[in-house]
Amino acid sequence: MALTLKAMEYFTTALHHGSIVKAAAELNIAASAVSSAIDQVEAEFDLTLVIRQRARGIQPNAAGRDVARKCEHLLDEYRSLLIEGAELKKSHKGTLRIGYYAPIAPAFLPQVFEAFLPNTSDVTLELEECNNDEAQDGLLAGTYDAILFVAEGVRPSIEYDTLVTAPPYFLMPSSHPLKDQRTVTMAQIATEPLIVLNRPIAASYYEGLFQSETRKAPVAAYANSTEMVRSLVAAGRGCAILNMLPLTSETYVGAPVIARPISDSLPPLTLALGYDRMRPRRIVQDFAKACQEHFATVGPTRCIISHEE
Amino acid sequence: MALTLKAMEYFTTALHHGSIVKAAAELNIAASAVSSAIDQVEAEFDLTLVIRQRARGIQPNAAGRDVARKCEHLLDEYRSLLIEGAELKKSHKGTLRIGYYAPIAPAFLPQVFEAFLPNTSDVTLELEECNNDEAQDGLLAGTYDAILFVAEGVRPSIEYDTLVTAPPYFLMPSSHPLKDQRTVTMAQIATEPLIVLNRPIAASYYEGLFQSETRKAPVAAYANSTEMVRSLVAAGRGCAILNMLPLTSETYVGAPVIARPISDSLPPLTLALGYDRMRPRRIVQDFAKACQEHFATVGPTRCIISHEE
DNA sequence: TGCTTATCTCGGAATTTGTGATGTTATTGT
DNA sequence: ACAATAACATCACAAATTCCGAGATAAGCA
Repeated sequence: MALTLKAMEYFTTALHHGSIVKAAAELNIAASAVSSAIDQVEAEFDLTLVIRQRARGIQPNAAGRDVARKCEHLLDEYRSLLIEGAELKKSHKGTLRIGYYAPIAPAFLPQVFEAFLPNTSDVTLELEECNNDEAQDGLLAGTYDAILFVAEGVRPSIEYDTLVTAPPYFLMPSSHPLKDQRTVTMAQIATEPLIVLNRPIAASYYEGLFQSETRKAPVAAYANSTEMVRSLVAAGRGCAILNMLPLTSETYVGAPVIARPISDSLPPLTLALGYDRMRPRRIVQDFAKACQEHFATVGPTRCIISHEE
Repeated sequence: MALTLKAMEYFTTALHHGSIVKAAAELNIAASAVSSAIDQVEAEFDLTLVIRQRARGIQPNAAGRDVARKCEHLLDEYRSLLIEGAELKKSHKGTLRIGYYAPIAPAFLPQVFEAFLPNTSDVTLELEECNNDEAQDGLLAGTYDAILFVAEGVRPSIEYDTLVTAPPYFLMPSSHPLKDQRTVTMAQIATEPLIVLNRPIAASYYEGLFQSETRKAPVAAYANSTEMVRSLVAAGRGCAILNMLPLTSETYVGAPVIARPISDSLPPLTLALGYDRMRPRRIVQDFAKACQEHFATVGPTRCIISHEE
């Protein structure tokens, strides 16, 4: 590796100018550095490449021209490598790989994309639904560029922005007696049969909500998908506590559900966006910004239900 | 130029091994050097390229793999540049450019080439007849790889091997009265009308040969090509003094000439081979060797005439 | 002959690269 | 749960390299 790119650059610009001094001026270095770069190239190949004529500058011989051509080619490749690398960071092209543990992500992600991706763009999205741990592992392993996940239970090494804190709300069938109240209490909920969203963090979180209550709601069903929970509720199998809300009250089963805030003061779940905050690719940066803006404006009033509103 | 080839090499071998330690072992450097090389590459693009997991080694993310691929490509190009450069020096391919001030070069150069070039080879010969100064200028300017020239009057900066020292000989028509002598003397020559080879060094050299004689040969003609001199001699216009001898006594005019050594002790002309002796291309080196061997063996007995033989 | 324009040389300064020791973190086996 | 092990991270220092600047040298030019 004695022959460095720097030496090649000095060498080629010197040949280009036919003068060590001029090359040095253009490169903003001392002439002796250029001279020694030429020496280095010649030493590398153990060939005389340049005829140095005092007071007349330098001139390549045939082999020198040949080597210079090859070096310039390599330098071109190098420059385009740098440019491609910069593109990788700066451009809006490429693949954006997102892992999410956010059951209602379909309710907002399309709108986020709309905000920062042109209608026709060179971006390929890779969306992967997973659980909180998989998401964090994937981010740390470089599988995902960004993850949407629940900040409760975040690993120390993950960098993230908080998008929204979502307090729990109560979900009931449209025929439920509590449907006419503006808010419900945990005490009221505790008497209802409950459909529990049985996913990593959620299950213990919902469990914890009852810890200050004298009685706990009986569990009518466990289901590990949000839509199954909603549909079971709509079908009258029980009620549920969830945190984030799709934009429709209709469910897969055909019947609607009704959501009401809970008046008790309860810990919310935090939806967070994890990504490389120190040096993100441009597209990741833009995605993060779009997420933040989405939840700073339209988001909160649509996907969460708060009793303080 | 912050991103050096070395950094790229360390980076790519680290990714290849999935381990900084193993890469360091292979590269025979400290692990910290590899680690910092990775840092350099990441800093250059301001991107996270590698996930470093303690106790488990390293793993590239998508961008890292991308960059690594590009870097490996550049390294490949670099390696082939080095190889091509080495070929330039070592291989028998390419163009061999020879300038010569040696009027009878056609008498021996073909045999020299036979000795070191395979019947079918990738070598292109560029042979250029010129005078002594042009030859030396061309060598210094890199126009020629090697020159055959007369060492008398050599520039100080030219490196050369002496191929043969050629004493002057006497050339006469086949009908000449002196043809039956084994040798002739300068005193005898001084009475003959002379055909003088009128070329840069030769003219003054032949002039000088008479300086110790009481009388000088009358000049019947000046001619600036050897074959014209020989043909004039064959046609009976006079005699000549030359130094090197073709392998035929026939001349273009159709008649033969007869050569005889001169018994006086006279300064010879030195045929020399000038080239880059410090770091020649392989093919130039080989050519030089072939020239030396040619004149060390078959050459002296064929192209020169000595009265000492 | 003297002036100008170049390259060459060389010592020392600045920068970069590499080392080795030490610390931190994660995995693995008991 | 704990110890042993395997990696990577960091840091101060050493080594090597690069670069500068000043003088020396050589060639062209008037």
